[in-house]
Amino acid sequence: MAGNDEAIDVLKLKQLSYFLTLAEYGSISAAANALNIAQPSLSENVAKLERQLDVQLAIRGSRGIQMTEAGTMLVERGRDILGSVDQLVQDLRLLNGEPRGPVSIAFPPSISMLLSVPLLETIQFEHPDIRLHIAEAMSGDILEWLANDRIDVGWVYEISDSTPYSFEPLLTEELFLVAARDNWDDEFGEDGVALNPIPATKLEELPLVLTSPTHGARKLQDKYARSGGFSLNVVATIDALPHIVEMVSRASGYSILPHGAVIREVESGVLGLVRIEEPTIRHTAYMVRKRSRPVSNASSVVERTIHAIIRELVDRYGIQATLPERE
Amino acid sequence: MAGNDEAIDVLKLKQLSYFLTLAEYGSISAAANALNIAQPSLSENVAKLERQLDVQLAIRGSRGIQMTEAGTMLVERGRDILGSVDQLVQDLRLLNGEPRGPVSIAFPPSISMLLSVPLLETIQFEHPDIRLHIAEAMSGDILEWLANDRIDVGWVYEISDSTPYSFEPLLTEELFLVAARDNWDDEFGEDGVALNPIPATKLEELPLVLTSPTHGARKLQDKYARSGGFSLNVVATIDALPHIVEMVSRASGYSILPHGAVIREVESGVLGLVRIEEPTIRHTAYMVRKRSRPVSNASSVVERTIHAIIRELVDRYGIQATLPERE
DNA sequence: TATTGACATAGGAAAACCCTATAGCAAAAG
DNA sequence: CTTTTGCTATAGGGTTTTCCTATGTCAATA
Repeated sequence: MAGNDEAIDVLKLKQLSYFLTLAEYGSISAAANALNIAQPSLSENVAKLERQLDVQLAIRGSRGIQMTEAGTMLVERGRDILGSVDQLVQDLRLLNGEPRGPVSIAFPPSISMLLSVPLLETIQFEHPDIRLHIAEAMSGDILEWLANDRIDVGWVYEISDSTPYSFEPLLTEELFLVAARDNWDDEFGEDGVALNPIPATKLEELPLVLTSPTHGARKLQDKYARSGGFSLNVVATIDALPHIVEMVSRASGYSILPHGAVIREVESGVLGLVRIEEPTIRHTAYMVRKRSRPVSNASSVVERTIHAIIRELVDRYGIQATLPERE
Repeated sequence: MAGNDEAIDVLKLKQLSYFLTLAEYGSISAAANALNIAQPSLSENVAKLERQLDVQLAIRGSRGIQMTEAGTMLVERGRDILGSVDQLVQDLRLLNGEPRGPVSIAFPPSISMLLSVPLLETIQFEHPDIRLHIAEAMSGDILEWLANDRIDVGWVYEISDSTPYSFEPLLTEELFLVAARDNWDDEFGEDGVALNPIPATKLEELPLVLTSPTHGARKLQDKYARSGGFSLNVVATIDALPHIVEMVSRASGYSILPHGAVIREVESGVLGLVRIEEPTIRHTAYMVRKRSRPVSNASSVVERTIHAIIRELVDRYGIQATLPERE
């Protein structure tokens, strides 16, 4: 470490660049002129470089300078170093252009339902150079994929052992009781929500079709039931959202889902939402990245696009969700 | 040029080094602590780097930072660059040690006569790691060897087209008429010089043994004769100093030489020197290097050693020569 | 001998750098 | 749900570095 720390103080790129010019012009005055600096500056610069390196680099005579062995070595290897730096800077600048390249992401089903199509369409239209791959899975699987570097970003409802990950909340959704409209004795408003909410304990009486307890959403539901002092009457567990939706539509049961998961069915009037109170159930989706995996510009763009889409869904379609303040 | 000039302002080694530490510690505070600088300094530094490169390098969160793609590229390639710089500085420092390696030099015969043996002995004793190779040739050949990079340094009596060479005067010698003592009608002093000088025109009467006109010394002699309005009575030309000395010693003629060329014979009493006046003839030996050839530390040492030896010869043995002021 | 061309030195102005203090903000803890 | 903690950003000021102009010195040349 000491060596390294010392080197950067002892040989600055500017000094090196000055010295290369000096080698090229063979005289301090001429080089200073070419560099648009005053001759004494360059003179002092070279002297300082020699002091720091503890080596004579050039022999000053009354007709310009002559390189020493050390000076020649500095010039030849210094040229390579400056070339590398230059190339690196250029390459870094290139990363700033149109976002491009592959981005792999994964959603839990309820979010995928909401986002996948508009996201793919938006990205394809606005950033055609991004190749977006979307996968759908439960939170646990998504975390595993993140760990294995199979995806760049994931969205999940729960996260454990957060150390190797960076994450931030995406949106908080309220969970509703979902019912076929003709299987529920209440009026539904414009937004598809029943006029009268039910207390959480009422859930005990209803036959529920939920996911298996391996899903994050189900874990949350169980936890709320426990803390509310009642139990859930689960008549079926299905780990595929469309099937749950179908079961509920056929009036074969009820489910507990966020608005986004059944947005189309609510809009078409097949299903209705019933607000649950005492307590209201909410869950939060988080965006998760593996800390050790660099964030590509393209994946940042995808992330921002998702935020925009969510905002739009909330604003335009009245999705019952809240999202944190954004830039 | 613009790219290069820009790069060195945009990515300084210190910034790069800071950023590598940041990547290692994963948090600005921790890295700043490790670097023994204040957190705001590092914060500002990274921000400045991003501004200059026009690329986001790290995403700041409330639990440290996460690298972007650009940041990762900067770290990986920056590590190599810093390694090269470090290695270069180390290698340059090594050049500062005991001078070592091969040094090839060449003298004209009269100087070689004077210097070769003491120089070899001194170098061998004081700098055993220098491998000194001495060649002996006429000025013209020495210049050609310099041009062909066959030697590091040469000493010559004349130089034409000085542009590609750097040179400096070594010593100015007075040229004497050299005679066998018993072939000259005068007394000789302690220093081997005849008590009575002769005017230059007297040379017309004497049978001279000189070098051929290809030698720098001979050219000088001819030039002096011409400018003095007399001609030289050259009875023999020999391009080997020992043979000239032998001819003179045998009283087969006279020659015109510097003291150094016949120092041993003068000391032993075989030959004597006669000072020439109106005008006195002098010539100057120059050290010459090819400008494009780097000066090794070892060759500088050899050069300094030669200066020291000459000084000693002048001081101790009364060589008739003057030399420029030195450090 | 005087002049020219080249590098070195001196002193001061401008810029860069780093520090302390403070604010903002999000995650964690009570 | 509020408080605390941990991390980064901003502001202002002092110190060091950098660069400039003016001047000195020295050697090569005319």
